[in-house]
Amino acid sequence: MAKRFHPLFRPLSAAQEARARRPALAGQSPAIEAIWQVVQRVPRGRVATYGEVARAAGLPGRARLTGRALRKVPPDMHLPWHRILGAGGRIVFARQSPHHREQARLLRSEGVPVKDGRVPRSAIMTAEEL
DNA sequence: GTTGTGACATTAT
DNA sequence: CATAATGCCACAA
Repeated sequence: MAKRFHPLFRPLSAAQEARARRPALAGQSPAIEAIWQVVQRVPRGRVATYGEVARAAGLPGRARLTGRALRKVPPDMHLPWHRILGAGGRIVFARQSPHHREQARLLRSEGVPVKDGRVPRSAIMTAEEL
């Protein structure tokens, strides 16, 4: 017996189906998921830069995508977003912003000194270590 | 389709 | 130290 469809029915593309079937917590794209995985393995007491995270995820030159990926992290995912900094170990958020203060607070709570919105180079991980 | 923007980086000046 | 130019590309308007 052939299936019957409503006149307004339109089949979903493969991508749409995959997205619909997957729980909301899963990544929206392979690239985003790869980035999340890298971020997840930055240990307490250390940090990584947007660029290095991208590189370690197999996405050289895509630092901005790391930013996008972090912006999309569901709060209940418990990803150490605060361990990701701008080039040279600089907190990217504006000095007075709540985000900036929160990130600095979290880092210090893990033993990473933050002075003048920056962390020591010794705390920064390279793509190799990731 | 085009344009502007952005949790960025690198290189040059 | 600072600023600008350029590359990058997802996303929204």
